[in-house]
Amino acid sequence: MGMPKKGNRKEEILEAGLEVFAELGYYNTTTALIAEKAGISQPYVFKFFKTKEELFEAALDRAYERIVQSFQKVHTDSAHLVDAMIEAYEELSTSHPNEIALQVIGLSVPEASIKEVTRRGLQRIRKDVLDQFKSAGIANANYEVSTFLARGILCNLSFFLDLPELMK
Amino acid sequence: MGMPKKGNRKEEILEAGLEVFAELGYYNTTTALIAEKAGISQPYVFKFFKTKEELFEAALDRAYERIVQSFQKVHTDSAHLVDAMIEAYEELSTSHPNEIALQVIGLSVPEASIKEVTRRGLQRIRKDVLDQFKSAGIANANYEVSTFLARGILCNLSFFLDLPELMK
DNA sequence: TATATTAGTGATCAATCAATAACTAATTTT
DNA sequence: AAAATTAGTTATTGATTGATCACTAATATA
Repeated sequence: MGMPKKGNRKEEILEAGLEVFAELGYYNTTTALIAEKAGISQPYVFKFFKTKEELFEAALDRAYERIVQSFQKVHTDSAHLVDAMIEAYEELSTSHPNEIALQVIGLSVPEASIKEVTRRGLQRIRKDVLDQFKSAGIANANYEVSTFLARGILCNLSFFLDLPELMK
Repeated sequence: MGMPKKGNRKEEILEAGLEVFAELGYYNTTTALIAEKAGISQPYVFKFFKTKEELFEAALDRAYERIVQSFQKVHTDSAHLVDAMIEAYEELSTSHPNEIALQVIGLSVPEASIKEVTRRGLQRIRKDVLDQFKSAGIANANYEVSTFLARGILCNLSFFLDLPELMK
């Protein structure tokens, strides 16, 4: 026994968790399913993540980290900033759809520490985007950021709920 | 035994469910907790709702029904329509906060038939508000409705996540 | 007053699942 | 090549919980 040690186990489990959580939600996802997708036994998951909750938090954190990075990479003049941001977001939703779905899933998980990860993620996005809007000299930056966030979230939802007419 | 029959049991259970679901989310809510809040035994719940899921759907449906009704009652000229709608929504979130919370909860429950209730609810809100915007002669009605919905949902979330700065 | 119906409960079960414990095999180190 | 460490597994369990079943008490009806 003892299959040859493959690449980074923790990373593989995180990625498998991300996929399954994004598809089935937090509560319908079992650690057995994650383990199966990662090609390991169920208990081995707990060698890398103390609890299922901790694993979910790590995955959700990655999803927020990625979107923050994407937005930070955008540099353009005030006339095209919003459009460029939207484009960055659209790229993300095709390159990493699971992470977008996970953010939606995370929005309404009532577990306190998961809520906290969502809170921090949204706060960070807001702050970063606001800074960019301001330094580009966009008027009413606060209001525009809220609208930008709001439309982004509605877009996620319309994707998650399979309800495209929400965003016409 | 057999306590005196109180008012409408089904209604009481629905209301109790609404409260507990709104507070704890779909999965963390047990039928025992709902029964306790309704002042009956746990199995009796199933005399009125075949499954926990069916009870949740009924509660969620009520929440969407109420918001649709609220918006339909708004009548004013195009210059004040959006503001009046926002006001109607704000009234609702103080008079029926549980129903607002339940809508957020419902957004990311992956169970197919619950998702369907959310879909229908959002579609109905969108259609109704769009009709009102159009007949008031608001320009870019489609776009304005999306923005209106988006900001409404963001507002729900900022309330649910206890993250007021999201809506500054 | 017998009978049927309605309202409700206690006991229990079958399934699910996160997490632990105890173990084995492979690899690395000395 | 022994010892120690790392990688991984199998077996199991303890708790939870939706749902069913069999029953009792109250009320209405004839």
